[in-house]
Amino acid sequence: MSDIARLAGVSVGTVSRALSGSPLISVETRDRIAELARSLNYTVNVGAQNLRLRQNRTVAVIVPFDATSREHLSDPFFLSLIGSLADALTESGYDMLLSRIDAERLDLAAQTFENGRAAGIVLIGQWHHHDQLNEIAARGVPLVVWGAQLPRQLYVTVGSDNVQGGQLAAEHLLDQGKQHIAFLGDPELPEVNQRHIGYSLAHAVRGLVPAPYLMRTVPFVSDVIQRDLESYLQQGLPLDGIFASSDLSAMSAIGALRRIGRRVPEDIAVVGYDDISLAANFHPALTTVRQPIEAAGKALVEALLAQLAGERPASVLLPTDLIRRDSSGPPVAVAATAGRNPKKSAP
Amino acid sequence: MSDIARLAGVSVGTVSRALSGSPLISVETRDRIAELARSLNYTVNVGAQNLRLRQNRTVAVIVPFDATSREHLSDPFFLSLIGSLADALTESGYDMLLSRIDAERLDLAAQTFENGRAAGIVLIGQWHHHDQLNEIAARGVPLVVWGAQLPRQLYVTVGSDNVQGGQLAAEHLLDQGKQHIAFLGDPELPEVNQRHIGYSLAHAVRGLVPAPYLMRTVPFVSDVIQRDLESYLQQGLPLDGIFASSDLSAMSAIGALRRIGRRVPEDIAVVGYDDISLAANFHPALTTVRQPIEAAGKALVEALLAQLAGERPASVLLPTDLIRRDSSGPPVAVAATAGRNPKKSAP
DNA sequence: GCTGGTGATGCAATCGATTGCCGCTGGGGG
DNA sequence: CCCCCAGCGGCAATCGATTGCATCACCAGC
Repeated sequence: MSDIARLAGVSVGTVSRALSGSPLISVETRDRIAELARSLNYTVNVGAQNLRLRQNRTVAVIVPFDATSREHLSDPFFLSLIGSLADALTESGYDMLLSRIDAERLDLAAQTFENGRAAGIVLIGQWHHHDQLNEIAARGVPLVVWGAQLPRQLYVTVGSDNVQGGQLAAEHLLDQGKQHIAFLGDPELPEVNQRHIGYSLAHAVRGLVPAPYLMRTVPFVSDVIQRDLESYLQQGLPLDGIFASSDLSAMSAIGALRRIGRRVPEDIAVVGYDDISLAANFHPALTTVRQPIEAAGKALVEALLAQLAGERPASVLLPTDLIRRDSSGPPVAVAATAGRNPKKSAP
Repeated sequence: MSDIARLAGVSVGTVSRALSGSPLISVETRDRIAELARSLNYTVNVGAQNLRLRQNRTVAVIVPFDATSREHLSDPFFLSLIGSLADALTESGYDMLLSRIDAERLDLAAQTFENGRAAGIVLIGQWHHHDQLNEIAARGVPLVVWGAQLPRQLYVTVGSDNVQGGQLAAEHLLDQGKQHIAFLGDPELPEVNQRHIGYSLAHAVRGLVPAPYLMRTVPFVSDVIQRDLESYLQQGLPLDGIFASSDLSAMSAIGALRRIGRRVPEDIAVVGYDDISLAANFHPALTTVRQPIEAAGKALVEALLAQLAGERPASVLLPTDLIRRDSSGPPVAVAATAGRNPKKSAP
């Protein structure tokens, strides 16, 4: 900046004012300085600016990872969510600082705020770190978490309505006449747990109680799911439907079923969760519960910006939709009348 | 920091030295200050530190987007690459600033460097902005681009060996006895173009020249691919193999073929490119050319850090592997002897 | 008792930008 | 012709941290 000042024959103060469009500076001077800055490829040093103005246009997006499994950032749903966040933040004029943090050291997340790198934090994946998150929020760190609402929660969450989603999925399978619907997922995770509650609710509404063995506590990892399914079927337990708590799990399950020689959806109907972009191109095209990713990114950003503005926004529950495709069998109405009516029309 | 200084009864200078572990400060003072800092949840302000030290531990990762199509960050391959980059950067102690930039204003990418936000830039997706990238590199901005090596290139690229990859894919299809192998992709993009060169090379080695109509210039977008395939087949043009320049395209193509009633791989063998994580779970499991994502992130970071250290690293060409699965038909040896030998063993 | 040495700490300039306050300049009115 | 005021632009403090150099206390040795 002092270079420009020298070249323009003014002081740095004047250059600063000129570049920020202050009306105190005459138009000609302003234009001359702007032109000079352009030709020198000059832009103000954001770090120094932040320091002086005590502001910050950066948001830290943090993705915890499990140090033991050293699992990498790979679930398409989370990756899409990051993409959506990047879009929403760009739109609001914020930059996005993406960090991965050991899930056991989640308190470190607050550091990106405390050391002035970011104005606030978006945390992707609540896992089972409720208490640590509460503690961070209690410290006054602007924080929004993608996940489920829990009792006594001090931080703001944005998430899909997991109970509704789970209920939609299970209802759909029950509507298809399925009676032995397995639930795939780890209920230790709050979101998965709520999906399971929805699943149980759908059963309860019809006066049903799913058999305990239908609850398959498995992580999102592909080969564990496949082994679990194999052993389930080897035990001769009944199965005609699966509600998987993520599309990735659903696809793994379908792969395993196919290998064992079970047909999807004829023998076993499968419903996933997320509606990742590949669900539609999968074979059979995956019936799934859509989480509105686009809206998710926007809602996360909105909730964070509200906090930065000093408000105390409420947690957000985004509506889910059941996307019917092929993996759960033909539409009910057609199935019921298929024998009499040869015309099969798409829903 | 001055708070700590006051509480500890020393000057800020001493606190600074103590926290950075300077041997000039006695151990007791150092411990006392460290303890105080911990209890106050204090961490040094990175912005101020960067300003003073004229350094920076942040790398900007930039994903250009096409303003006309307003396409969002969705290709699983790029998203995985970002994940891999995040891991590699974390490992090297760098933070990652993720930005999306209008592809037409790629010169803005340099700003994240010039305004001091980032020490260097990783650009994901070369598209057809060769000249703009050259200009940025010429300005002295530390820059690494994921993409193909081009003539007269001033910037450093890291990419998979697209010619080799294309050749592997086409050779494999030719080995399967396929004779009408369509190429799906937009050769305007350097990487796709090189894959096409490899494809042509594989034909040339056998004295073949692919018919012009086999070149299907389509973007990565799903429905364009589907329409193109439909019209291709409606014209009665011959087709028994497809080499798609991305897994996403391959999956779209397979979806379209299935809808038209063509079987994969029996009627038409398909090979993709990328080996995204879902390729293995797809049905039929996708034969594809693997780009080593993990190595890619590491190589990008390594090349950038080398530049930051003042070196002038060479561009990197990562080896590709053909991953044989089901979408391209049975392994050759088995296919050739299948009639005589009933034992089918996995390769 | 005075000086030199040594280890520990303080002082103040510095990084790049912003901004309140003050001084300069020129034009119009008395 | 002089004075006053408005409009411009410069000076310098400030944000939070780092670091060369100065300073200080204390001790040993002469």
